[in-house]
Amino acid sequence: MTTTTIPPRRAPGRPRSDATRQGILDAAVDLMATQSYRDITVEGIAARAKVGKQSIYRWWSSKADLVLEAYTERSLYRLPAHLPSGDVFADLEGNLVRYFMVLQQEMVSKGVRSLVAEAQLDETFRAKFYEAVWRKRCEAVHEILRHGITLGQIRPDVDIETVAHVIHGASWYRMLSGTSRPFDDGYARRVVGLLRDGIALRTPVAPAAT
Amino acid sequence: MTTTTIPPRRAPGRPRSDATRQGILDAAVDLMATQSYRDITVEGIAARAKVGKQSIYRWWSSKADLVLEAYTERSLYRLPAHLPSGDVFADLEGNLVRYFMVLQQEMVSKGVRSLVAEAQLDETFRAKFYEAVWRKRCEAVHEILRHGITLGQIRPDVDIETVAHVIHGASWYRMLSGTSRPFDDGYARRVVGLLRDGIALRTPVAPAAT
Amino acid sequence: MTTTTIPPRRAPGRPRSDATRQGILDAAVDLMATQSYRDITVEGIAARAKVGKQSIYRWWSSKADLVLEAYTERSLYRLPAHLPSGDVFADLEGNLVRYFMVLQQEMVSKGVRSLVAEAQLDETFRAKFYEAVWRKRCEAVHEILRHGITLGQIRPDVDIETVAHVIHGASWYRMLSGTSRPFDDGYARRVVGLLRDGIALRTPVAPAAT
Amino acid sequence: MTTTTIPPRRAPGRPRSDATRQGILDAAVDLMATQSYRDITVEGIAARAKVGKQSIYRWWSSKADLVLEAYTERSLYRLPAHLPSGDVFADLEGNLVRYFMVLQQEMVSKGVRSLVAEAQLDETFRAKFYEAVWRKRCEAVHEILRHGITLGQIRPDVDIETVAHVIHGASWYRMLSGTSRPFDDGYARRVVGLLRDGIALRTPVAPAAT
DNA sequence: GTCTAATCGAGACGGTACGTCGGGTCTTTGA
DNA sequence: TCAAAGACCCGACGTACCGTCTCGATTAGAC
Repeated sequence: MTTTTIPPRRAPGRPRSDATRQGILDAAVDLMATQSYRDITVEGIAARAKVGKQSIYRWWSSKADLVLEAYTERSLYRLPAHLPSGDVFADLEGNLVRYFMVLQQEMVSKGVRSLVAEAQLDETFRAKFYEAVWRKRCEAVHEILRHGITLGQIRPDVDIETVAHVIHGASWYRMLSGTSRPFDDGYARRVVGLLRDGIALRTPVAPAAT
Repeated sequence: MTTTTIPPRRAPGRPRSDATRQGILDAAVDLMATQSYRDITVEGIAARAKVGKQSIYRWWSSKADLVLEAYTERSLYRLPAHLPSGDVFADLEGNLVRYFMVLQQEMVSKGVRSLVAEAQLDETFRAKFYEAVWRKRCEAVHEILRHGITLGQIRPDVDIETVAHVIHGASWYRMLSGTSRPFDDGYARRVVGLLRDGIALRTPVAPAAT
Repeated sequence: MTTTTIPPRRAPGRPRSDATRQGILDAAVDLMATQSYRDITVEGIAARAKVGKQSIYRWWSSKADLVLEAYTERSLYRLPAHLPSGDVFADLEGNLVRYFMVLQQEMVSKGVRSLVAEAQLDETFRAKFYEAVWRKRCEAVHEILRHGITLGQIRPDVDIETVAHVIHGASWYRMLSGTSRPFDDGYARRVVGLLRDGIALRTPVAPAAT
Repeated sequence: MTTTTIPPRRAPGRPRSDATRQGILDAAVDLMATQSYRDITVEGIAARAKVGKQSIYRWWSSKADLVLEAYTERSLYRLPAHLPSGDVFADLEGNLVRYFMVLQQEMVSKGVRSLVAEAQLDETFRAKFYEAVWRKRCEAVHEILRHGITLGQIRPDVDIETVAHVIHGASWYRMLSGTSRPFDDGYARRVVGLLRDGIALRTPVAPAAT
């Protein structure tokens, strides 16, 4: 039997050069390291990558798109995976602490800020950005919480989506609002602490040692 | 005896026209109603207000500054005050619900988005924006919480600042991240619900050490 | 003895397709019919001829070269030959009138204009253009004049080259300078009329020195 | 009675800077001296004049317009006036010779070529160019011819417009067609010589001393 | 019947200039 | 001094073509 699956026919014409693509992404990341997102221009990226502007516009529709891809491609805010420990709250706290550590790197926070800004001004980009970055983050938290439910440490009726959003929101506010309050481990722990009683399954603590 | 204190001498020259100032703010608000923040230009505002560009730059240093003032001046996100009811959690929930209602008005959310975007790209503006808008919001929450402590409904050791940030963060995330999850009363209530156990003073569960 | 002259060896590889060449020339002529020379691009010609750009550059070095060849190949400004009538001035006038008629066709004048423009901006092309087009035109006039000398109607000491240039120049000026004066039969006749006395051999006005 | 003629009210706003205007024209002329018209760019002119591109586009619609004005303003092909001598043919020859001398300056011929090229590609510019340059030239010839008629040296029924066009055409052809024939005094004289008999009023030479 | 080499369509590539837009400043007249 | 008007310098935008390049596919003669 001969499979008649679509033959993976190459498109006609000169194929896209991956070297060019990588060069552009590199240039974008390099520039993000040295100047403000606002001061970065498509022209500047093209110049640094020694590439025609058209080669950028052919594949990305804007500076924002390009920077988003540069960041995701370069895994600049991918969190290292972590095995569940058995204590959900420790896992949650650990996840949040590691997340904060990533965000504290200047390059990362700068990128996040830039992309959040862009997302506010462009609805389409906002959705794209959420899809590419935040959905994954939320799912990681969901997983921890679901695991906690399985373990009987989390109340099964908890709205895990709300919890995930509250947790991320807490970091967003400290990071983006302009408050002078620190964005650190202590804050991470306090946030988890605040939520603990609201989501923990009260083990029938032995009906009060009366 | 003639006081030599600074005579309330008017500055020389033609005094600043408040009509001009108001006209500019009006023009800015009008434009915010019909086009994206990105598409608004200082030139456009000047044209609509029938004013020279210089008259704008004389009093504001940027589009962002002007829009920020337009919004605060026009009270576009001032929350109506509310008297404490005796039930802190009801107060908290009520505050959050009313806050969400304000943010759901398109004009308001558009302004907040624009200013948040600007704040991400300009550190100075970020601080200014926080000072002008978010500090007040947080203080309102602080007040409610402090009142709750007085009433004995909130644990006195709660870090009220963290609570305020978590609450606001929750709204930020739903509003700004691009998630498709609704930004509504139910969410407001679930957020307060999640925090309740973490901050409520457990009514004297028992004289305990009897 | 074996002649070592270049054996008419075909070059190896796929031979050039004449269909492609004709298709390109056709496309060029078609486009000249519908848009301005300036708006015509190599890319546009390639697209219309369904041909790769390279196939154009392989055989012509520029748009001008291609258009020049399209025009000469398609004989767009070849003048139908005309047998000498016995009256040189009638021949001259006839030649000029027919020449004007050809130049009055819009397609022709458009092509001439385009190529004259190109010729002004590129010295190499100017020479090529002269060689391909104007030299022949001048020679036709030379021939008529030489025939006139033989017939004893033209003074043998006339500088026929100057005459040819004056005749062509007259048409160039009316056609290319932008004057609103008509470029027609009457003008042709007046031009020949003006020159008549200057070049005609005065029939032995008299033995004179009797 | 008070005249109600339009008061020469200045337009509002900052008036156009003549220094800027002259700087732009100077830059254009400078560049014409060192590079080909084709290689000259609006950007290049702006850069050399240390001027924003907009300041060029505000006042000229294209490179061609600007160069035309630079040439006319700088009188680059204005012919020095010449008093009539009494011998029309000498005047005509003199005018043509001086005209050729001007056109032989490289800067001038380069400019004329460029503008003629432009004129072929843009109908509007063609008219503008004719108006600004060639009409005047023709009128100078007309004047000489009319003077000649008054003096009884030129036949009164001569179509002076045709003569002017033939004279100019003769120079156009030599200059623009790409012929290798020289463009010099001799040619000027031969052209006038050719036309002499066609336009001279044959003084009733005393009906032949029979 | 391969093998070799130049052709073909297609379209990406590095460049360069285009003409437009908006920023923020400067220069007028007039109040 | 302020205000309206608008010119000014600047610099980035996104587009259009340039002429070159790199693909897979094709087309012949040479072997």
